[in-house]
This record gives sequence, C-alpha cells and structure tokens, in this order.
Amino acid sequence: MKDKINMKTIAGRAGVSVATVSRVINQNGRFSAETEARVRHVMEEMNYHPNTIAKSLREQHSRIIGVIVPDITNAHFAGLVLEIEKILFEHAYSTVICNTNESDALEKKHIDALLSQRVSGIIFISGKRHYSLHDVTVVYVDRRPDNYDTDSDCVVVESDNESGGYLAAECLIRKGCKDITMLYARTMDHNQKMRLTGYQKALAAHDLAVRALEADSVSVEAAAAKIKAYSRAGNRLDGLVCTTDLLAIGAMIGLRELGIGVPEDVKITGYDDSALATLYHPTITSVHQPVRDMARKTVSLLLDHMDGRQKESARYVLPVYLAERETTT
Amino acid sequence: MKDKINMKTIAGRAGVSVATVSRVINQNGRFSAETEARVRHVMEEMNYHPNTIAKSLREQHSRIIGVIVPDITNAHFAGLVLEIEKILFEHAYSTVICNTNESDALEKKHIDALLSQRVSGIIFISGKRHYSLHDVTVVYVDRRPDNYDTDSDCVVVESDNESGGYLAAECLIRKGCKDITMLYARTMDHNQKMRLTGYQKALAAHDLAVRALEADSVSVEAAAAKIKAYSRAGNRLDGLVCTTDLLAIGAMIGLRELGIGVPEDVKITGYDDSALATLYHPTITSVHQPVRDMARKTVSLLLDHMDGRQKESARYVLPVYLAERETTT
DNA sequence: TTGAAAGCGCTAACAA
DNA sequence: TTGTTAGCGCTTTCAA
Repeated sequence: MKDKINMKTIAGRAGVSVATVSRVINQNGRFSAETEARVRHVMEEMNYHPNTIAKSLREQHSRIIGVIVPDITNAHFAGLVLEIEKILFEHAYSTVICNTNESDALEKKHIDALLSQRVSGIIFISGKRHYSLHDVTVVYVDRRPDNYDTDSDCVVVESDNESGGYLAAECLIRKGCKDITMLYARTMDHNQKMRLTGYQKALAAHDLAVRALEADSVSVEAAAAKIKAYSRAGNRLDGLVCTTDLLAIGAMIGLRELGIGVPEDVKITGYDDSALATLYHPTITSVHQPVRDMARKTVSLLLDHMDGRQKESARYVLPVYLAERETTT
Repeated sequence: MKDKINMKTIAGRAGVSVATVSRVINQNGRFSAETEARVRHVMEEMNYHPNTIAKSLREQHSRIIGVIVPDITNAHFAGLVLEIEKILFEHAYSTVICNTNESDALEKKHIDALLSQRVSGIIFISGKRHYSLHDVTVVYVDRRPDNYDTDSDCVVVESDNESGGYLAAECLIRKGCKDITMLYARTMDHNQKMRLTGYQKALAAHDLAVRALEADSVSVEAAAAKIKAYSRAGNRLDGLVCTTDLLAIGAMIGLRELGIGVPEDVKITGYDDSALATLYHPTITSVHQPVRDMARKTVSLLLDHMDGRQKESARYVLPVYLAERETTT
C-alpha cells in the first residue's frame, strides 16, 4: 500500500543493480545510454521519488537550510526570506523556517532541532549571537550578531545603515529643514544605532543641532504619542528622520491630530521602503535596502563556506538608496 | 573533527547499550533512574543531538511538513504561515516553506522535492489541485483547490467569503448607500467569487441594483484607474465593496484625484483586515478573517489525518467579521 | 559498463 | 532492566 517502492524495486524492474540506478540518478557516469533510458523509464512509470532521507543519512548532510527569523510577518523579513528560499531552491536546498518571536528560549529550541536534522547551514536574521555552532555553517544577515566586532569569527551580510541615516537626514537638509529630529524605537538594535549615527554625521556636517526622540516601541501609537508630546512641549521641528516606515506613519498621524501638515510644515523620512511607503498618503520618502542582493550574497556565502569548509570571517555591507516621495516634497 | 558523536559514543561513555540510550531519549521506559541520569549527563556533556535523519529513515517519515504558498511576502499568507509554523513546532514538526510565485512548474518541482523528503504532510495555500498525492496527507487552506466540489476527496479549511461579502455590503446599505458597486480583480479566484456572491445577495435582499467593476490586477494602480474611468463615465456611486484592502486603497487614491471624498461622498470596505487597514488614512473598514483559527484547524486536521491514516474529505468554513472604521463612518 | 556489499545512525523485536 | 542485532534506502568502494 504505502511507499514501498525504492531503488531496489526500480533496479529489479529495470533488470539492473541498485548501484546502477543510483548512478543514473546522480549522473555519476559508468552506465550505458540504453541502461539509462531503461532505468529512467521505469522510474517515470512507477512515479519514483528517490528517498532523500536515506541519501542524507549516507552522505551525512541534509541539503536543508534553517532560517531563523523573529517574525515572518514583518514585511522586511518576509522579503528576505522569500528571496533566500527562492535562491536556495534553485540550488536544490530546502528552507526550514523558524520563527522565534524574539524569544531566546524558542530560538534555542529551534537551533537544537536544526542541529538534530543535521542541516547543511543556518541563516540568522535574528541578531542573536551563537558561539557554540561549530559544526554547521552559519551566516548572519540583516542584523549583525550581538557583541559583534570586526575580528569576530563569523560571516555577516548587512546593508549600510549609517549611510541610510545620512542620506535621509541630508535630504531634509537639502530641502531646507533646520530643526531635524530623529525618531527611533526603544528596542535600540544595532541597525537603528547606525542609522542614528548617520543622521548625526549629516547634521554635524551642516552645523545643525542633533536631537533624538525615543518611542516606547516600534508602533504607530508609540510614535504618535511621542511626537505629540514633543510638539506640544513647544519644540521646534521641521524635519523628522524615522528609523522605520511604521514610525513615520505614526508620527504623521500624531502631527495630523495637531493640525501640523506633512510635508508643508514638517518633512519626514521613513526606512525600509516597505509597501506602506508607496501606498500611504502622502507617499513616504524612505531608505531602500537591497533585499535581493542581501539574500543573494547571503546564500552564495553560505554555499561557498559549506563547500570549502572554510570558516573565515567576513562582513559585507551593501549600499542603500533613498526613494524620495511626497513627504519630503 | 566533525560530528562523529552518535548514539554509540554516548552509549560507550555511559557504559550502556545504544538501545538503552534510545529508550531514554524517546522515553520508552525499561530503564532505571540511575541509568537515565547517567545517559542524560553524558549527552549533555557531549552536546549530543540525536540524528533525526537516521530516526526518520528508520521510522519511515520525517516529521517535516511542507507548506506551499504563492508568495510569503503577501501579508495574509505570511500570517497564516507564521501561525502554522508555530503550532507545528509545538508538535515537534518542522516547516519547510515553498514559494511558488503562482507558477505551476515551480509548484510541481517543490512537490517532487517534498515527496523525496518523505514529508509527513503538505499544506496547500496555493489553490492548485493535486490528484496524484495519495501517499501523503494533504490539507488545503485559505484557497480551495481547483475543480472543488463537496464530494471531492480532500480536506479544506477556508473562511466564509460569502458571508464576508455580505457583511461588507450590508454595512454600506445600513449607512444609507444606494449605488453600491463591487470592485474585484481580474484574477477571479474562488474566494473573490464568493465575496461577490455575498455582495449580490445583500443587495438583492434590499432591492438594490448590482454592479461589478473588474480591475486588471490586484494593484493600487489598476484599482485607481478603474474607479476613475467608472466615475468619469458619469456612473453614480456612493458605496464600494472591494475584495482586497489593496484595491480599496487604490480606489481611494483614484477617487481622491477626482476630488471625491471618502467617506463623505463614497463609503468603502476592504477585505483581509491587513495592517494597512488600521494604518491608512482614513482607516479602512475591512472584513477580518480568523487567521489563527484557520491555522489551528489546518494543523489539527493534518495531524489527525496523519495519525488515523484516514483520508476522508471534509470542509471547514470559519466565520469572519467586519471591522468597521473610518471609511464607512 | 556493471554488481555486491558495507555502512550511515537509529529503532524495535527478540533474547537474556 | 538491559543488550544484540536486523534493517530502513541510499552511496560508494572494490571487484569483475
């Protein structure tokens, strides 16, 4: 009844040995054209699917890659995962998705499971650092691991967050803004930090004063509340650099309630160039990250390191650009 | 150097046989407390991860579930996949994600790969029908398979699209709209059809005339273009039921360009209750689908059918509700 | 060009 | 309570 057809079945029907069947499947040569045709025909006929599990056991690796991500629901992460999965599949690798919901405990469990599955590699989009992963190839993407310094023995792919912050601030300066503030979220990860640094450098380059607002979370409500409090306190503001599109939207909502117009009174930039940025009204000027390139680089590094068994450290910083839209008109 | 530690290593160090180690790991009883403690200690000490591949080979299944989805970047699908993955992991199953990009050829390749991996089950969010999957448990969710009829030998979980269309239309009627049109996309899948049916029933129940507009694609641009053409042609319109939040936004953008106000002149409903719905200005009244419940039902059906080996057909239709917001004020 | 057979790490039937 | 061992389906070495 069940899946009892295996290589032996095929071999029997084709009148050859399992070794030969294996050879034609893997194109390892050492078989005649007729033999190949016969074997292929039988496989077709019986709708045979070579058992990857047995192959993996024999070959000591699974052609499965684990992707650790905080939340696939986040559009930026989803874009990254989509591209990664696509490229991996082209290379005959499967992608196991692991949502951690930012929980260290869950992440640990997922890693244990992946290790048990003898995955060929793990891609971290989580930003957590893992020192104990010596027997598996690892690449960090989008969020560099905790305690990262350049000497660190790990492979990192990121986009140029500092440059992104700089570009956004510079745009506002170019548009004539004088009182430019940055709005970030309390969950101050490294990417946000670098964006802040970029913003600071841009303002310093033009002798403008630096200010920063911290929203309680990455949410519309938190951003709206923060910006309202700031404005009501009488602070001057004509430009706002946000570390996220969501924060930018929250800020606009808050400002709108105060009767402050965007972009007439305050110009705003977001970050990530998410779908929201072009959909929102007004459309949002936003820093675009090269998601596809990041995915491509990540996978190619992973594959290289898996092949070469080389575990050298490396860091790749991919360029971003600013997509200018209505909020900075 | 490599992963040479296996059950035998553990057994050796603990001074027991591999059978005992296996029993401890799988809690199959027939070992003493001291033995268990000793074995556990050694496993801990050596950072041993039981080889799932070998286990799978032996047990003839992989505890891996394949999820076929058109595009993980779609927020609705991402939500579904997130929940599915979460629940599966709680049951010690891994989730391999397969983006098909709506391509039949890619979908076929993914299925072959999953079959080779001897996955324990496949969840389809793709709407494609697969007649040849007899040796693996299958559940369709969100999009029923092509050529579906109730007798069909397959398991389907969906939300009540007809009711959703009805609810949306009824809301507009309640608010006093008289000229209510439906806006859908050319890619007329079954879900959209049912939403249209619901809309039609609601209007019929109130003796109102039914109209439908077909956008060229599920995009803001297509929706804006369509609604502008419709309005300019002099058609009366004070209510619009859209089969997607994206279409609703596109419609609003189109109407805005014509100087038509939402909700003053035209009231609008979206569908999916996506993040956009609460973020957009005005906030969008939208039909909410019970994504978590759909995921939960899907997984529980999958697990049941995998256990029981029963392959009976079934169809579950989960209730939706209308989240009323500013566009229907 | 082909085949026989060992062995990957594990589970479970059987024996003790 | 514990151990021995066959065998899951495949790849690969060695022989023919």
